Amino acid sequence: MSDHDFDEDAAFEAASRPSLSTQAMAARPAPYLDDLNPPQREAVETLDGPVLVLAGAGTGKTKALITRVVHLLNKGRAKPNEILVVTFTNKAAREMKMRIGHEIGGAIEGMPWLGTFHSICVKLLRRHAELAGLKTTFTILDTDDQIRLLKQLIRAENIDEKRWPARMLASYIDAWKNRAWSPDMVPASEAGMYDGRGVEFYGQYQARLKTLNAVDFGDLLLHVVQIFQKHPDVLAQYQRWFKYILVDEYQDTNVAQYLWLRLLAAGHKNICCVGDDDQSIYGWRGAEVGNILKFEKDFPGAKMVRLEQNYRSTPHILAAASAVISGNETRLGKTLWTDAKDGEKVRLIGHWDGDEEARWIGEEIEAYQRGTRGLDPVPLDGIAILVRASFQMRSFEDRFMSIGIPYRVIGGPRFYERLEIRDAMAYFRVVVSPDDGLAFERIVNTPKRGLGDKAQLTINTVARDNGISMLEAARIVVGEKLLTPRACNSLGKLVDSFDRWRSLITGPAVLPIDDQLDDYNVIDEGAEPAVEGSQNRPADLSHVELAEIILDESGYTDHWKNDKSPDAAGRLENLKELVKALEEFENFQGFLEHISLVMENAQDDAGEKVSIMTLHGAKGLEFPCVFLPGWEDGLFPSQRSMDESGQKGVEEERRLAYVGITRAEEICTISFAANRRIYNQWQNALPSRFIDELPAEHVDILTPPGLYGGSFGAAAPKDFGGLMRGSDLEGRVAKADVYNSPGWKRMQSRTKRPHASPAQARNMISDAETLPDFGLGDRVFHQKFGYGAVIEIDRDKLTVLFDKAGEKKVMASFVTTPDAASF
DNA sequence: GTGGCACCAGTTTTT
DNA sequence: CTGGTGCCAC
Repeated sequence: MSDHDFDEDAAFEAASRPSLSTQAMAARPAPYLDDLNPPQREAVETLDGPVLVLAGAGTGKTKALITRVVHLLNKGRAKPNEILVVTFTNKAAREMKMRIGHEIGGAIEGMPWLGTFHSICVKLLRRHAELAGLKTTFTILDTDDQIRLLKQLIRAENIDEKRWPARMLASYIDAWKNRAWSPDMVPASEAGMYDGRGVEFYGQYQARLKTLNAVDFGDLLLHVVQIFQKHPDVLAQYQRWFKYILVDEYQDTNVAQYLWLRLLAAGHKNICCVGDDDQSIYGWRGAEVGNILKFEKDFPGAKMVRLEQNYRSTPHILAAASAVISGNETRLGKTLWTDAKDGEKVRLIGHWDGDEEARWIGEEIEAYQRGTRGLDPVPLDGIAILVRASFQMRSFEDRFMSIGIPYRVIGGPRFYERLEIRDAMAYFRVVVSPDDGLAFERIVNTPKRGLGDKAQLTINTVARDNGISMLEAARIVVGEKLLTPRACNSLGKLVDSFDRWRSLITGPAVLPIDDQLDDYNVIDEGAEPAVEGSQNRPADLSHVELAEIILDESGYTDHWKNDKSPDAAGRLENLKELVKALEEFENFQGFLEHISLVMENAQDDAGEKVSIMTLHGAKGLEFPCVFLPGWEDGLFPSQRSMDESGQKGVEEERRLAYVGITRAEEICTISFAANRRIYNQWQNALPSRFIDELPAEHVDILTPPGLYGGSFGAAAPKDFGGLMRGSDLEGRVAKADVYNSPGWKRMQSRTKRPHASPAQARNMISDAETLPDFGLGDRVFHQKFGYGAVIEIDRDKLTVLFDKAGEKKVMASFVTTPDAASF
């Protein structure tokens, strides 16, 4: 083992007493340090011992992290494969890899241990699977499989699924795993969960996973932590190996991740965590703000570095964000500052209702785009609308669609989570690994093959009784004629198909071991998992072609072609996309492994568009111009958050507000509406309590004079929201007055002015040449509203009577002629 | 086994 | 008002 050469004492001496070699290393130029401000430099140059970098929003945290890696390499402190860098998202990992590669001139081939917690754990777990009672070929289940599995268990126990839904059980199990509790470790205080049977089911579930040779997301960490705990020798290897550990977004770690880090860092103790307690917004998913708050206790002798110079936002925006977040009790505290010029104050405006709010924001965007207001035109890419909950997006989509503002929704249902994609992948999974029972179950009757509960139960029983896979069981069921002739015939065909498809697979039948593992093999050469049976076949048929064959022959594409629902065309489109995505991979295995961990959306980056996303989705992003609509109590802060988590909930919501405001570089506009239609019911709401917390001296109230009354805007800086909302009867009267005031009405009529000049309209249709001509009565297809017929044409604006959605005005550029998407 | 109807819930979601 | 689920007749 090569790291045997590594003598810890010698290293320690080298670090504390400048030897000739360290002097020589130190003499190497480090131009990258010149770009850093003093605290950033400290974060980069404090190489030994635990370091916590508290990095406020926009203070160059990623830059510090990257430079630290570069510095470690440049100083010769560690080889690239001895540095562990953990991020939460694939995106962050990718970006970091790219930027490090850029910094060091791409001279070093990647960093094998830079990745997400989960991807690194997969690597570790594949290596040591047997210590967790698994085979190295274990599959990773997604939430869908997880739920289906739990449902089976629940059904077997005759439990009322209405009262005790599988989802609920899943969330308990998830929460326990996040805390690194295996079934035997769940404390008594939690034993009452799920009708007192949660822990019991958790145990059953884990056992079932083991027999399926499968893990869920939570297991990836749980298993690795437990391997480390139970096998000190294994842990010791890694502790020696990872000389430096860097963690991004530390405020988002859960207990399992924290334990994982603490175990690994116990050796060299060179752990550097970067994060911002004020941006911890994933508590509901198990993230523990406590991890970052108690860092100094957990890692004695830790150095804390604060990055407080903000390079993103104007002072007004920063001041507003700081004021809001200062309302939180439990925080380490930072004082953000900036060199930037004043800029515009944070803008605040109240609306009558949600539609009005959407209309107003639409007009604002048009104005910014045109560059009125004496500002340079803001490109649409520089504008974002950040909402608390995704259902708020709809009103903006509707509005933008009808006035023709191109937009893109970020987040939302993810590509690989779509029904048709899951189905298609289930087919691939069975072909690749015939013992993937969950995948088989998923598609055995999709499309309909007349194989319902009865058939599936029979197959299941045979499989379980004989300890064989579902596919093999199906074979026996057919052979023994355990079902009706009809069903047997149908099932037989399916089994034959799978045999045929499987015989068409080219390349190794077993997941090829990631070549990045080679770097790891240095540690322990003994246990190289054998790549068995790589029966290479002539590559006359690519996996991409095979995928098409599978989807065709299985009848799955026809299933959607015959489907009359409006989204069938889109689903076929997605299937095409899936096949295209396959091209990027050498084989099915690589593809399946990839997407089990990388569930992100391919972003349609074509064209300039306004971004619409949730506040959660916006973390880490920045925009010159940000709109923050829907600041109403109950919506934001969300009622549920407050009900479920009380003060803690409000604090997390407040951090969300902080995240939202700090996304803005130049212009930040906060708005609220007095009335909002939710589930088609009108509800009135009071302005968010966070509005009261905005510092008046940094806020412009945009409502026309007269609306709030003269004394209102100028006076009571801390209280303009309070006056509007009113905590007593008088306050409420005042509020009613506000909405009836002449100013309010004036504002309403002002916002109804016509807009969208022809010039703009042209601008909005980027691909005007390719626009098909529509005539009255033409059938059209719209991404969101489905199919419909054109009933009115006004230049580039169409009025369409949609089959499902009813009459809508849409821009011609948003609809297409419905050519049945062929596959 | 399938399709239709009634019922219910309905935030945020890096992996 | 949705969409998703479960139950019950064909």
